[in-house]
Amino acid sequence: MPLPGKKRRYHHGDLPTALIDTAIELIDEKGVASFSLAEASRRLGVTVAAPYRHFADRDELLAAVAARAAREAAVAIRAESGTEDAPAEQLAGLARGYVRFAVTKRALFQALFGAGLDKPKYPDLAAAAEQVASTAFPPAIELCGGDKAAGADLAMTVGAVAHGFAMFLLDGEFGTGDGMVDKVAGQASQAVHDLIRGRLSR
Amino acid sequence: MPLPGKKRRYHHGDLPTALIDTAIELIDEKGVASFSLAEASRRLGVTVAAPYRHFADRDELLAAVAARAAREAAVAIRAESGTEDAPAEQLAGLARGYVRFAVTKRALFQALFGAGLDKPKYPDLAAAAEQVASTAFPPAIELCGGDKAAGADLAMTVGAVAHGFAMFLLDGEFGTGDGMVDKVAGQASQAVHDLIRGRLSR
DNA sequence: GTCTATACCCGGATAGAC
DNA sequence: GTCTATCCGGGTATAGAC
Repeated sequence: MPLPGKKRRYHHGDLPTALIDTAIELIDEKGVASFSLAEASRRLGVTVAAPYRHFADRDELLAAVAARAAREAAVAIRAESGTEDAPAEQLAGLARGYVRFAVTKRALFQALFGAGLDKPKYPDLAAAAEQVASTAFPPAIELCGGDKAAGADLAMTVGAVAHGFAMFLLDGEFGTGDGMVDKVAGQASQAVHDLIRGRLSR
Repeated sequence: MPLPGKKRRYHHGDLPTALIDTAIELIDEKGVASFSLAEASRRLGVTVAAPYRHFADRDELLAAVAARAAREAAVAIRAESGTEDAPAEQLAGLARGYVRFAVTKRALFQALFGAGLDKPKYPDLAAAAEQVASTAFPPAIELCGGDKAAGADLAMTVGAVAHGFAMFLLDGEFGTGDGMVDKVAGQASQAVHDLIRGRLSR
């Protein structure tokens, strides 16, 4: 019976999940680039051969991490955009949630965009990523008066804006103050508002 | 006397520059992550020890590549935004130029943003990056009626928008069609226009 | 300024025992 | 499902000769 508050290590119960958890820890500590199966194995107290029973190779484990990332991102984003009623507010909330997710779940975000994965190769990942994208489409299409092509264009634009702010923030381009995350998340949300207002008045 | 059209290899003339050129080739071929001094040395026909006379380590060479990237980016962006007269057009041109640069000079762009460099550690790089940023400020401040804080905010927003489109495009999120580059560059430029119009009508 | 040689460390991945 | 053992390849970085 594991003590509460004591981080539980691998108990020969579920190595795949333990590997994913450990991968996230390691990515948090040293970045995706230097993540290795060997180090994850060491930290879990299993040998380097063990992971290969569950994942074909390093990339397949990273893809599993990325898939979890996409699922969590979808949840986090919906939590910030789903409470809104107006479609413009939903898209602005999406951008805010996206930026916050990138920073608070740095490792997951890195697995999603910094691992150099060939996404089409991993169906689970592709499907999970689709869920994120699909959050943006309905409100975007609504704002475009039902025009699906224009809505898709707007949705991608909002995604790009959110992504740009998130990347700049992670990269330190905004500096590293304490309230910086909220400030930039607000900036992203404001940018989406401006963008929509400007677009509708074209 | 090197034949015209025949790519010149290293002639014991300028190893530092030759290393930078070769690094760019290699990054183009396999990405920054897998770039190594060893392979660059091999390709140039020098031993692995030679580069260490000129660069302290791998990161210092990558920083030199990144610094060149920033200088070239500043030139490329000015070429697309400097011909315009209206500040809004200048910022839209900047976004278009940024996206085009990211794709046409993929390796340089990767050195700038994908190498995980501690930018403050490399003064040349920081200075060159500053030049890029400084392109956006004057028109942004002008659009904000001289308000420097608001101008800085707008400039960063435009940069983030351009960056987001560029990253999504490189990542394949827009698909990989032939006219995709121009299409997305146009989308980025349009987004900046919309953003500015919306912002001014707040 | 470059080479030879080398020490060192690390990761990926597999075969075969248990 | 995990371990032991091992092979293989690769990169970083240095010392010392030329």
